[in-house]
Amino acid sequence: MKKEKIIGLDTETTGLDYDKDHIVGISMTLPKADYHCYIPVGHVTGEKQLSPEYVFSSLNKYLENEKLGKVLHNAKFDFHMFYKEGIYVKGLIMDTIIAMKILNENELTYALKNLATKYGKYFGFEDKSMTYEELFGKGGFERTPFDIATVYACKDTHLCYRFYKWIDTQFDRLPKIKKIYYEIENPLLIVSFDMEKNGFEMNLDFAQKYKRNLTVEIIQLEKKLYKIFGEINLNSPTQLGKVIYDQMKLPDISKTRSVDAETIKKLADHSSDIKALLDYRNKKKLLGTYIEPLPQKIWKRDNRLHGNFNQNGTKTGRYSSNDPNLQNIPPEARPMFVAPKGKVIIGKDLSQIEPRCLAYMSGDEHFQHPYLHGGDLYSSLASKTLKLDMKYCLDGAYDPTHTFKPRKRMKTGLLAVMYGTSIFTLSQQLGITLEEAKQFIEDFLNTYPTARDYIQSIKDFVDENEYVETYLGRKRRFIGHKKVAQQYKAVCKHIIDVLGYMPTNIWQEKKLSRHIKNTYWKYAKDYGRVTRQAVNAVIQGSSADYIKIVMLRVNNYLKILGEEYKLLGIIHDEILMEVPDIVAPEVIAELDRIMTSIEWFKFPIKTDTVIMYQWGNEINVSKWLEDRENYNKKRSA
DNA sequence: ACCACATGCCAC
DNA sequence: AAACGTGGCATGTGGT
Ligand SMILES: Nc1nc2c(ncn2[C@H]2C[C@H](O)[C@@H](COP(=O)(O)OP(=O)(O)OP(=O)(O)O)O2)c(=O)[nH]1
Ligand SMILES: [Mn+2]
Repeated sequence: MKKEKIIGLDTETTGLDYDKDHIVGISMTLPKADYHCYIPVGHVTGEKQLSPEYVFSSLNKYLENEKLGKVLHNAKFDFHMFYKEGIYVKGLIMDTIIAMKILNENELTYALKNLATKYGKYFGFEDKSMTYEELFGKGGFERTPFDIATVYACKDTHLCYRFYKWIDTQFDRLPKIKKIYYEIENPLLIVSFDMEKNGFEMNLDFAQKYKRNLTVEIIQLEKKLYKIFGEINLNSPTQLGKVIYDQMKLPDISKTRSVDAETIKKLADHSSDIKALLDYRNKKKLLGTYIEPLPQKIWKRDNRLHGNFNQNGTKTGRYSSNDPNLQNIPPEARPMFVAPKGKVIIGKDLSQIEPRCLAYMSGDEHFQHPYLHGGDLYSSLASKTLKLDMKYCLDGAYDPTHTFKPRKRMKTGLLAVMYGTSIFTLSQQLGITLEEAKQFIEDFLNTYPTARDYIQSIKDFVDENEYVETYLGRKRRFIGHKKVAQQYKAVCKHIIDVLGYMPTNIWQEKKLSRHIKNTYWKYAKDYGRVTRQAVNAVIQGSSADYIKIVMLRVNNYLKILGEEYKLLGIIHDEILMEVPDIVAPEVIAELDRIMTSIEWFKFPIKTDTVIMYQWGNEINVSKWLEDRENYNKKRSA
């Protein structure tokens, strides 16, 4: 081991649960020695094995040695399993899953064996033998005899190492991708691991009481709804559809017998029956998806809730989160998440990040104007378009009738327009007429002509190249799009040849045959979708580039401050941290500096910073700093 | 027990 | 006729 620079590393475990399962064996590939070994520590085959204590304490100095490089396939998993044995693995050189996702985000599977079968011919891997899983199924590795276990475990690390070497050579043709991998994604894996291992403290008392209340309310609503809709399964759209469309004979405005909230709201506008059904759905969702299941996921080991943060969970470069998803907790469920005694949660959210990003990347001076002057485009557009006084359009404010939040509504509207929405969707979303929606889109494109041209240039690029790039060169590929674009443009040209112009509404043109209309729609559908995805990928992906750099720097900074400063989560453009409630104002200022000064983003960035004893209960950071003793005292009471 | 798919809905 | 984007989870339905 002392002679090796980089080793292949893998663990075999009793299962996939970080809390319940544990390591039963460790495999390593030592390339210089051409030595591949498997060290069983928890097999139950009766064969003689070293004690886990001995093995882990002996390996500790190698695994925690930054200088000894490690290559793994799905490193975060093994890091969790080692961590529960007291080992914090250092020296990650490559996670071959993450690297592959950067190289090609469109693989059907990222299982090592499958990738090796597909790309193995390029690096001399032609093993056609079955994997352990294929032969014996998932799990049960602890019951496998040493000789068989050794063969399969060692094959994996050896393959992973050779795959790493191949990927590294591929990187040399792709300098931007290489930089993204080694300067962002690879170090970021440690940040993801840190977040996952940190987890959240939960207020079980709150959860229990909330659960009791919701359960009672749901039972009462069920009783009421059974009288209205009959003794059907209220959760079944099919059964509900039969009642609404066949028995009650309400008009099928969706044309698909949809019973979703938006449709049935229109069906019976102020009907208390519909209100009761929606109320039921709301509470059922809240209870069934958040309040009830989340507390059950708390680890026995540390009494905290841990979810996965998947750093390449999306095709655009954003994170995703699962098991449980910590990126879609609704306001009502947030107070379950709390800061421990003596600590606070800091939330820092980037302001208007994607419009800002589009303004910057397009170079549109008019679009840039509000951001150069500290303005809020969502608020000002809300005020103008919805004809409301500014005080109703500030962040968090309600409209005069107290039924919606104008800024939030306009946020969705503006983003939808940026990403190519139709006047139909926009008028629905904003609650304005089709004419007003049409005007809004035209105003956007005419007020920001350089942004309009930039959006068009992204579409032209993807039509030609079948991929787009973020600011830092992260790619999203659209295989097969060039052909679709050509066919789409050919149909458009044909229509222009027939009519002499391109109609805004194809379907109303009497001169066009049914066949042409259908052909048009076949290609227009794909073409429109891909070009919208392409524009979105550039902006959403560049925002992801930005926040990922922020995360690297914030996590480094928090580590310097000490164990009590933890990164808890990333919600796309918002970072959640847990820090002592005596945190220095200078630290808060430094966090802001880090988050707003990424060198390549040569444009103003603004953040919204809040202090919380329970998530969702937000205290303005300046107010908190002025009066923190009182806040802290009140909290502990 | 599991799977695949559709529907609906939560977040950014 | 119907075209903002990126995700994950619960539930029903039909199937093994
Ligand atoms: N295409 C699209 N993107 C969305 C939508 N909602 C959120 N996003 C993306 C774009 C946002 O800039 C980004 C961050 O979400 P936020 O809720 O933090 O909004 P934003 O930062 O724009 O405004 P803010 O000043 O934080 O209120 O996520 C949406 O409905 N459609
Ligand atoms: Mn934001």
